[in-house]
Amino acid sequence: MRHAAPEGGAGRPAAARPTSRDVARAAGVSQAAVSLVLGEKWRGRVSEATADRVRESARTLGYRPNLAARNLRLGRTRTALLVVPALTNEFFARVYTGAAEVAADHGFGVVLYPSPGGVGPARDPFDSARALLDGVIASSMAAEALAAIRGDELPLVMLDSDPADSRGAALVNLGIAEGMRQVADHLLALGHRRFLHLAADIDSWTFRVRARMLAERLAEAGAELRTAPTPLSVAGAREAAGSALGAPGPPPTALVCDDDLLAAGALKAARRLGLRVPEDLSVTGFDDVMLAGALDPELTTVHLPAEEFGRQGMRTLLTVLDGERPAPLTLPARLVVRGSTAPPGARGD
Amino acid sequence: MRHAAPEGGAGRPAAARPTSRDVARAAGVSQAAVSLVLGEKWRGRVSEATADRVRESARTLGYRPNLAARNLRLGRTRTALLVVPALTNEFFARVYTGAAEVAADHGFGVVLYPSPGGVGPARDPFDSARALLDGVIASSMAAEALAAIRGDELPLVMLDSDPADSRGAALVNLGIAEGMRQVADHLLALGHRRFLHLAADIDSWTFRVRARMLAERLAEAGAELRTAPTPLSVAGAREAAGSALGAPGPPPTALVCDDDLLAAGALKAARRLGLRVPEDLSVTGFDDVMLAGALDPELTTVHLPAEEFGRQGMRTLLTVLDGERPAPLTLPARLVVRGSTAPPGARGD
DNA sequence: GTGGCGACGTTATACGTATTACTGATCATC
DNA sequence: GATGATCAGTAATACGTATAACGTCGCCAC
Repeated sequence: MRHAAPEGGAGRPAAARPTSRDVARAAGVSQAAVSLVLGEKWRGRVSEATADRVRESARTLGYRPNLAARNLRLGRTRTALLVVPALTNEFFARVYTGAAEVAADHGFGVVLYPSPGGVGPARDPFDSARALLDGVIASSMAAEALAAIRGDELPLVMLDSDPADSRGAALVNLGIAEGMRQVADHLLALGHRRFLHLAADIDSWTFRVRARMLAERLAEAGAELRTAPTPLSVAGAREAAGSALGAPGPPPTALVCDDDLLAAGALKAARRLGLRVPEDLSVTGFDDVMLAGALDPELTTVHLPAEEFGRQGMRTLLTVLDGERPAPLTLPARLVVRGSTAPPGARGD
Repeated sequence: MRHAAPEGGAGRPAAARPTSRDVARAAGVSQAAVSLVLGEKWRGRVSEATADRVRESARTLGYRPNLAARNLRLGRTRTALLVVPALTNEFFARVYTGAAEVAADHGFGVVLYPSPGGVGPARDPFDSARALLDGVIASSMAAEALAAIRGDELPLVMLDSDPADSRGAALVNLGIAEGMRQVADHLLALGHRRFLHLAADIDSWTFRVRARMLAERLAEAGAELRTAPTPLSVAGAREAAGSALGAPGPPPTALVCDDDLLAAGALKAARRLGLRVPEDLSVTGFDDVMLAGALDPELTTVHLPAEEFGRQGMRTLLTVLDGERPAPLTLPARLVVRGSTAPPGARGD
């Protein structure tokens, strides 16, 4: 038996959010009718006139459907999770922006993980958020979260990841290998023979691909390659580049960096050593973030279509949610030649 | 009357998410008991032994509460909205990171607005998200959204905003004025007398404060000040700085920029004009983002505690949600002197 | 023995929505 | 004028949770 009805009409709170029932009352119809009309499911079930009355009432009352109730009823939330290493990395901020744009076009929201920096041992924000997700888009640099996700069998789109790891997940990739090939060919064409690779010390597919392609291409051309691992920061790169450039033996004439940030550090190291860029040393970056254009000289770098990458990731997730199986996709990366590369100059061997 | 029960036990889907009722069944208690135990509300209402049994069942079943149901029941969502102009601006990415960190500590999530770039006329993602928010943190540079928010009477924390505009909203500010004062004093102490202000052409409180404080301080010191408005981008700043520096009359010896991005553009413009920084021209930035340390010379700039700003914003919102009225707060900004400023040199008057 | 009181739970809701099954009409058709 | 068929809508759920209100048992005091 139901609880007794509250005292009729008394004590009604001043301005509580109106519900669909309030709209129904105002329009003189049932709550079901309101739901049908506002849900655009009334083709032959409600008259045009009544539908108009309902819409009118909804508007004047300022009705907003309660999403919690809707989510509960429908069992979906129109919310996707984007897993990225760090939002302070402009590249990922742009991926987010693209994903969120497409999401909004389809009434979806995008929520980020991790919120703080890394998967905390104590609390796991993803853990609690998981309950209200429809799907996940995960970058390869956040492999840690994948196990948990797979356990839940959530629809998953992987970004820039090893196809061998995808285990049935949808895939959107960037032409990283092709980009690095263009870097190598560009520098080789300029006449460089001694290379240094400033390599991010992160164990991630995307960086392994860069290293492999560079090594392969330079080996084919018979050029010399040394590698200096470095943390993914300007300061770390400056230090790593500084000691690598100061090492004994004939100095490299071209410095290939895994990321624009690293190239920025390399530029500083070069200047400290009295090397002019590009006359004495050519430097290349990767990603083509704002920084690449802010430096002097501007960086020759590989442009990655970050926003489009995010957009495509979200589109792919939507496809998966529609029950289709999207074909793997690769967005093109292309070399952008600017001022930080030139033929090996006076100082060259 | 209720619908007939579904055919007993048949057709049970393979691995549907377990509910609190499933846990209850497994532990041999009622659903209410599960809710009490897992909600830590069982002080004197459930025996220790039973509570253990419940927790055990929940664990083995891998139970996760359905957040949609919880949100519906409780009428809150533990979700806050952060309104920022653009996440690709590192400063705001860091504000987000800080806010999300504190939020996670309290079981809150943070969702961003705008998802795409700006408030679209057709669709308004905020509009739909509004229904499931507990509160809002809004930066001053996103004033457009405020009207909508105030209409809903959502708890609101304003970041870096004019106290006169706050109309009862809680406030967290940065010591922008103090930061700019330090810039002016630093350059005056170095001996500069002719200033150029590269000013963001955005009508926002934070930039008005900068302009006012700089003008005030320089006027007090009897120094000369010109202002060049510029779009908030490296390229825009390079152009604006280029023409301002090339203008007739005695050239400025100090260039004060509203943002590190603008300073980056200024550095490029200066180099193009053959001006050495800092010998011929001192340049200052604002924000102290990664870029400031990546440039050469490194920027003298005003450090803003971005993450702490976000953290404090979230803490303040939590306070408001607790029904308290937090005192307005101002986080300190401080000048960081690096390599882009020096006494006016050979070229000085 | 009965009234009372902790301790330990359970029963019965309500939250606001979307949707399925139903109900009266009205209308055309034979 | 009975028979469907179509239209226009309504009644009654269920989604999964949190919690207020209600037992029930054992035990003690009087």
